[in-house]
Parts: sequence; structure tokens; C-alpha cells
Amino acid sequence: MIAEVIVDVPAMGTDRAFDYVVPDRLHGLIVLGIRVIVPFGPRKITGFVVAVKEDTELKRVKPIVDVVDLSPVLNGELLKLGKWLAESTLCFLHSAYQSMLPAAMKMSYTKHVQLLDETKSSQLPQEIIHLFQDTGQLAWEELIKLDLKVVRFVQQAMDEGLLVADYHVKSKGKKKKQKVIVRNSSREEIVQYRNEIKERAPKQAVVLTYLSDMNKDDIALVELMEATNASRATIKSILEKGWIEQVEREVYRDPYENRHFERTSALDLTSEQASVIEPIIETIENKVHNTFLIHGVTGSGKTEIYLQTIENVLNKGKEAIMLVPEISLTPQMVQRFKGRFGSKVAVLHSGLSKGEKYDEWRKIHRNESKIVVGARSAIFAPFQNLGVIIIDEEHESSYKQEENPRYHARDVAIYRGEYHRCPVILGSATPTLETYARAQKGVYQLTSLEERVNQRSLPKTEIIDMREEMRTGNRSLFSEALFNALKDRVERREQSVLLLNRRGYSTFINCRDCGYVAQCPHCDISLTYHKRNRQLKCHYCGHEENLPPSCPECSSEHIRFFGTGTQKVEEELNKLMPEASIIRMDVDTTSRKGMHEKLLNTFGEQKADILLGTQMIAKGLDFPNVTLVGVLAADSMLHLPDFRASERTFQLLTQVGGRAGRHELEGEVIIQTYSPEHYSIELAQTHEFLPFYAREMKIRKLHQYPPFYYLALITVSHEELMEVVDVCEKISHQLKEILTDQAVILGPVASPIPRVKDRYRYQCMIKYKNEPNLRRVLHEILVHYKKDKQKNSLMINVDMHPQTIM
DNA sequence: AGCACGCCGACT
DNA sequence: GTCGGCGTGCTC
Repeated sequence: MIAEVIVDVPAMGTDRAFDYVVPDRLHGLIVLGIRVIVPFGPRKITGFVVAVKEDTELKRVKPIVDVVDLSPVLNGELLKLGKWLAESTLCFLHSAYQSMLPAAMKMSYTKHVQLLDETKSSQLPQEIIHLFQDTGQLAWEELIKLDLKVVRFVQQAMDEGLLVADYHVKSKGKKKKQKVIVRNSSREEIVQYRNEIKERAPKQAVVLTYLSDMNKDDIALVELMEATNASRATIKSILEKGWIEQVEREVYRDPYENRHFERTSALDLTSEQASVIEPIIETIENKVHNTFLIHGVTGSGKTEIYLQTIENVLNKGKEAIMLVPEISLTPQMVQRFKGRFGSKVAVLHSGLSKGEKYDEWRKIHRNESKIVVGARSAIFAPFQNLGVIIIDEEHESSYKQEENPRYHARDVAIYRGEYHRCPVILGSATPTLETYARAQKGVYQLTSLEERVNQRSLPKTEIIDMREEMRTGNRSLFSEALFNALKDRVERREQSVLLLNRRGYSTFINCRDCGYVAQCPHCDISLTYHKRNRQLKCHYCGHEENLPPSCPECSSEHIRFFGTGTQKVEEELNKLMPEASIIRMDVDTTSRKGMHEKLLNTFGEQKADILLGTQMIAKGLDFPNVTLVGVLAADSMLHLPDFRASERTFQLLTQVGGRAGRHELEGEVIIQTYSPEHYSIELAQTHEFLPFYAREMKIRKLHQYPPFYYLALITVSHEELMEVVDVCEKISHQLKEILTDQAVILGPVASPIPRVKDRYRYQCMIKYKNEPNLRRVLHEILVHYKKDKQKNSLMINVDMHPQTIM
């Protein structure tokens, strides 16, 4: 028997199946979707079995060394999905499969030098033999750290056959093991024994009483020790007597083990909600695929529709995937799902450790969980019998992976929905133009929720023209209206949320005398000043340097700080409103694990008046006491060189508006801007999606952007500017020759940030409607340049549906 | 990716 | 004459 294996060598030349003989001892173990260890050249690596056949045309076929898994990690559907993913995003097959699995399942490879038998090793000098452990192995990594002469000597010994290389494969993720005490005698026997030793060993007697009384046959060692106050030594002596036994058992890490979730049951649906859920349930009943867009204002009760749809699916013995944006995967959200469905829910988000994610994945894999609530990658949950896929906040950019494979979770969802013949539900108050256009065309089924569940009207939104504030002499960061509103909330003990899409203290520093602006030495971008440690930081490559005491160009001491970041706002607030307590939330304050949640909890417990943060605070938050939302600089996103800038601004402002006054208290939103007349700001004020959609669609049509045209973006980067421009130009020419006249090829142009980490970046954009050859040509381009220029450090990246052109 | 093979320049 | 630079090509 022969197995076709996709090997773990993500390179152009190895992006295909390799044939291996299945040895007799592995017959029956080698099945589709399992990982195996195979010899590849001189090394041993792993790969996925993607096909099994009787024969091969090849003469020399090596045997599979071993299996990695006991059961397949990818089922037939996921194998097919991976192939489609690789083709549609132009990535390596192995990368596609790997990205469908938790990171802990990535394999790592090490090389060792192996000592041979006595006759060979006796020919080596004693000081060399000394280097080897008692296992006779020396890690290559360790070897090359040693003296060059020693390395040479070992290499020569290997050439002469006195030593050999040995390649190890190991999984990065470890299954968590727990020591468990198993009672392997009858209760009577234990009681009898206890009575015998009671006098001499009272501690042991306590443990034995506990063991004979407990109503199960095993107990975790730690639990037993805690319950009986016994020491390790005590238990060890009982173990030696043989009345009990210690075994290692695999356990799941449960990230939510110490939480209690209040059980909830289905709420009554409003008539509007009922009319939305009805066609979805019908689709489930009829076992057909259909994609629904639920366009519902914030607070219109989409989540309850999701919950009840999932309940319906579970009752049919099927499973459900619920995707939420990473940032809104808050405890509140998890609470809602755990509360309704209890332990059937697996949760996957970036706040979990690799091991925890792996365990959550295994719960799904073993069919112990029926629902997964998770961020983007949860779309690959290994369910066998999917009943529904839901994508909440469909417009969120975090559903697009910005590294290979560059997939969009929405596309994967629809692929899986078609396979399982089940509905896909997209929900948003501000759907993307692509989605809404498809819904209008009837490709997706459009449903709307226009009423808020609690009958609350949307908060009133005020737009403040900051130019006007300037004219009246207010040069502070806060307009009069916002300042008064904030002060008012603090006095009334209500809470406020302040949004500013820039972290740090100031966006750039500038010398008043010569005009010098501090720039990153590795990127074409100005450095951001961080006041806490008086440092200048690059937000692209992480470069840090101390704030110069004077201008490095002209030695002037007149250095000014321009632009406002969250740190500066915090400082200003402390000055202007010393009585208000503030929580600042941005990458700088939430990078430590658990900080995100901790800060939100503190705010939720009303231990702070103001939550100040970057866009990470804009989504999914639901705090009843928040009655004011302020946006400090609504323009910060608007003027980015990206065709989606208006759409993003509208979405952000509309979403942020939904954060205020969600409960009993009336909410208010204040938006500060220098472009109050811009339609995406004006229409966000009145929460009018449809007029915004109509307006933006006209612009997209005029400029040939999605959803009227598809986009593909090729980014070329290299240390040498000339090389980048040259390659980009050649690619552009090649595309112009092969694609039809309908395709628009732009570039080469420099990327909006032309240099990052000492590499120049140029790009080529293709706008097209129907280009059957596009994928093939792009693939050829990748093959061509990745082959002969790879060592030249030339990098070429293709994104088939870029979400941003930065 | 890693490793071998192989073809040219700078040394004992 | 050899050591070692890294360009090229292959891995079932």
C-alpha cells in the first residue's frame, strides 16, 4: 500500500504529494488526514496523508517511519477545504492544513549527532566522547556553539562514518498529564488495612478512610492531598503497600474552570426577531445551504437569534460554529453562551495559552463539544455534522487573516456551509459593502432588525467641528461640549468611554528651528513619543530610542510634540479633571496576558469613571452605566490612503454609538472632527446605513473598487530599492500581457509606508471582474521569483482579496 | 527548509 | 594543489 503525503516543507518545489510505502506494521493505522513521520532526503519530517493507493509509478519509494496521531486530525471535508484554501489564496498546501490546526500541533525538528557502537566510538578521542550524554546523543544546536575545531572534528567523524546524524521530530504541544490515585482494592480490604495501621500511622489512616468512603474509584493526587491534608510521603507509603495505584491521566486544561455560569433559558422573541429566525430554521429543516445577512441596529437582539438558532441545531444532533471578532470575545460574550449551553461550548480566542487552545480543539475533535465560540480560526473547528455557522459583526476586519494563508473567514464559512448544506448567518449593524451588495442582489438572503429590543431609541449623537472650537479660542483636546458632558457624568457617577485611535503620547516630534522630524531608522515613518519612559518608538518595527535632549540636526532645544495619543489624553484628563479616575486601554497597557480582561472588569465594576482607549474598546462592550461615548478624532481613520477609509470610519462611529445607553439610562455620543461635513461622519450621526451605502457605492463604482471589481494585491519587498522596483515592473508587464483588457493593473507604486524594517516595499494592484487566468499567472510569478531569488531575500506576497492596501 | 553537489577564487 | 565561498537542484 502507498500513501500520498504532503510534507512539512513549505516551499515551491515541495508543494505537492510525495509517495511512501505503508509498512505492514502500520497497516490499518494509516488513514486519510493522519499525520505521519517520513524520511525526506537525509532528514525525518512529518506530513499529512492525503490519499492512499495500491501502486505507484516511482521505482524508489521509502517507507513511512511512524504515525504521529492515533486518529486523523483532518477529516475528508477539511482535507478538501485545505486544498481549496491553498488554491484560492495561493499558499502552500501544507501551510493551509497547518493553519487549520491549533498552534500547539505544529511540529518541531531537531538534529542530533549519535554515538555508534564500541568499535566505532573507541576510535574517537575521549574528550569528544565526553560531549555526549548517556543517551549517546549531542544536539546539533549545542555542538555548533562549541569550539570550531571540535565542530570540524565531529563533522569529519560523521563523514568517516564514526558518528551519524539523527533527526528528531516532536510536537510542540504537550498533553497535560495529571497524577491520579486509583483504588484497586475493595472498600472492605482498605477498611481492614486501615484498622491494622490506625495506631502506628494515623495520617495514612485518614487517607485510607477518605479513599474507602469516596463514591468513585479514582481521585486526582492533588485533590486527595488537599482533602486529607496528607503529604506526598504519606501517600507514597500507601502506594508502596499496593492498596492503591498511581496512574498518569490526560486532562484538559479548562480556561474557565473556576467560573460559574448562571444558567439562562431562551427569551421570548419579538415579532421582528421571530420573522428573522423563521426562514433560518426553515433552511435548517430542509437541510439546504443559504447565506443570511441579518442587518440589525445595535441592541436589536441579534445574539438571542443566534442562541435560539443554535439551540435548534443542537436539538437535531448537529453542531454550531459561532465566530466573533477577537476583540469582542469578552467574558460577557462567553458568559452568554456558557450560560445557555454549559459545557457543550468550546471557546477559542487569543487570550488562551497554546495548551488551552489545543485542549479546546481536542474537545471538539472528540465530539465532546457541540458549539465553538471563537475568533477567526475557529472556522476550521473539526466538526463532522455542522448545522449552522454564524459570523457576528460580519464587517470586522479581524476575520481576514493578514498572513498566509490570507483567507477570509466569511469565504471559508460559505464553503463549509455548502458542504454541510447548512445556513451561514452574517450579522452586523454596518455590513461591508461587499456583503450588502450581495444581499441586495439576492445572493444572500437579507433580513433586517430595525427596532431595539428595549424600545430605547439610539443615543443622540452630536458632531463637534473642532475648527470652530479653534476659532473660538479653545485649543485643548476637548471641545467645550465634550468636556462639560464628561464633567457632568463624573458628577452623576455615570461612566464614559473615550475613543482615540492613536496610542503613545504624540505622533511625531518636530524641531521648531530646523523642521527636523524624528524618524525610524528602519522604516519610513515618524517615531511616536511615549512619555512614560521618555522614549521614541516605531509602531511598525518596534524600534526604540531615547528622546534626544536637543535636536540631532541643529542642536536646538525647541522640540515640539505634535499629534495626540492616548497617553497625552490621559495626562490632560488628569490635569483638567483630577477627581475622575481613568482606565487607559491600548496595546501598551494590555499586552500582558489577562490585562485586557482585567481592565474591562475593573471598569465594569464601576471602579473608574472613564475608559479611554484605542479602537479595541469600540466593539462589543456592554456596560449599563455608560451614558457617554466621546470620539476625540473621528478623522484619524478617514484620511488614510485606503479606499475603505470612509467605510471604516462610518462603521467605527456607528458601532461606538451603540455602546452608550444600552440599558435604562439614556445615552449620548459626542464626535469631534475637523471634517464634520464628510458623509461618513454625517450619516453616522443619524445611524443611516442605507444612505451611506448608496453614497459609498457610487464612489466605489466610479473608482473601480469592490464590490464592483475584485482586487488582488502583489507586494514586493527587498533591502534594495532598485531590485524591488525592477521586479515589480516586470510583474506588472507580465500581467498586462496576459490578462484581458478589462483588467486594470496599477503600479508599481510604493506602498503607503515605503520602507518597514529596512525593506523597501512596492506593490502592484489588479482590479478585475472576470480573469480565469489570474490565479494561474500569479502562481507562475510566485514560482518564478521564489525559485531563483529566494536567497536574495526578495519577498513576494499575493493577497487575493486585500482588506487594506497599506 | 536543509542538504549535497559542483564550480570558481584565495591560500598553505 | 586544496579549502571553502555560495549558486543550483532535489527530496517519494
